[in-house]
Amino acid sequence: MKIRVAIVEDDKNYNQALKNIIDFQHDMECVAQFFNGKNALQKLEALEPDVVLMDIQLQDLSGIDIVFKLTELMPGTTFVMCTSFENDEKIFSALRAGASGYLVKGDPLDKIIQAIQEAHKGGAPMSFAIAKRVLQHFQETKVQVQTLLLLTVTEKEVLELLAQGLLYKEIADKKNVTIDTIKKHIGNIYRKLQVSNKIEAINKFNTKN
Amino acid sequence: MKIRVAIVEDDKNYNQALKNIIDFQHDMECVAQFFNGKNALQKLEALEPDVVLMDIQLQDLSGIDIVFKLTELMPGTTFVMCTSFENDEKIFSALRAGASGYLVKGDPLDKIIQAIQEAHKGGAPMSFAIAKRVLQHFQETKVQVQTLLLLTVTEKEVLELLAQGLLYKEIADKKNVTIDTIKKHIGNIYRKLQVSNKIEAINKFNTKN
DNA sequence: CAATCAATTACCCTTTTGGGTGATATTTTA
DNA sequence: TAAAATATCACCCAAAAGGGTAATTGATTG
Repeated sequence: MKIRVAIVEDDKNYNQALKNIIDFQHDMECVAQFFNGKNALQKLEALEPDVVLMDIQLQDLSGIDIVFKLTELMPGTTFVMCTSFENDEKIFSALRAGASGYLVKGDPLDKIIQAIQEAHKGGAPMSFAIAKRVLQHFQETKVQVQTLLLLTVTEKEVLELLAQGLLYKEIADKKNVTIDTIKKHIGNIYRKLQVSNKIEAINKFNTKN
Repeated sequence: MKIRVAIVEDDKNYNQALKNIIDFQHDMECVAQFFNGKNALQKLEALEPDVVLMDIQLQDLSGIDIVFKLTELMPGTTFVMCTSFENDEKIFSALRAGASGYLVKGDPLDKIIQAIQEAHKGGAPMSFAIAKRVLQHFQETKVQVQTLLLLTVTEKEVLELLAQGLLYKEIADKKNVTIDTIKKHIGNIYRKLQVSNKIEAINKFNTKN
């Protein structure tokens, strides 16, 4: 069985180039070409393609919104964003919306063919440039991690529980100490992190992820 | 100039296999092999390798901790984790610690060679399996994003400010309404999100970022 | 050994938060 | 148009959080 691929891309030339290279492969075929978001949103579901190559910057709709809506309705279909370079927020929004892969248009066409195969196998093809952005997203939290080194083991445990939404009383019970002890720990945590309430402390603690 | 590669891996056979394949390449050489974490931590800095292939599960130290410490001291060196399959928390910890790439030992050796080249060029080589985990991490937040659709625009604004650590009073001032109005909004937010305090609400709100 | 740090408990006090009820004006929607 | 949702304000009350001070014990460290 050939991999059934649909293309959503409003640049006519690029769309056609993608179709040509896909149809040239022995293991995949292009079953639809869309040149705007509205058509794609209406007709993709019935087509049941295996993989959709989706541009983000369409004139009428955002490719991210389309993916967000369709991933609900089409669990058997894999969406790969294939777009010009975007800012980090766009990238992460697309990933959150349910895209399985993210390529940039600068990638050579054979990379895109490989990506379609990988996506269909359940992988997550990403351009190196995109993968790097994603990694940087994680590494930005490193600074915060270091400020946490100031805290003692007990304090970190308390902060962890606090971040889960537990009340002072609940933390005290869980650790079998009095609530005054917990208050003391939390006071010390606030002083060390230079904050004055739960939320600020947790914001320094979390960021992650 | 050849790419200077160091290996930190306590499986002697795998370590040697890596050295062999690296030395076989015309554009890279293996300048050091370490079989435990302690030695690596002491001697890597002076060696100034371009790329370090780092196992996570060493007997004596965690590869993650080593990377965390050395990325500070060695800004010119790129760290690529190369390890057996780990749980998500390990993967993200490694990325946060400053690793630029993450491979699994199951990858064919020529993938690892490619990864060294990519890492040295400033890219972020990741096994497809790892890239997929990273994507899933983003997609897990999709459900939470949807629960936020229950909230009105005003409520989302209030929740946003709440998440930044502002007090009721400060939010009221910023939006030029009374504190009672803010209390009302927050009560409605808690009811809709089925939570009973700030932290729980913010935890539902934050995961989307 | 003395000093420091960590963990623990206690008590005092104020501010903040959260829950309940009710009311009014505006906007949206069925 | 009538009903529902939204945004606004008010008052009451109890629980939770946060800041200050003080003291004891044990571990660590210079």
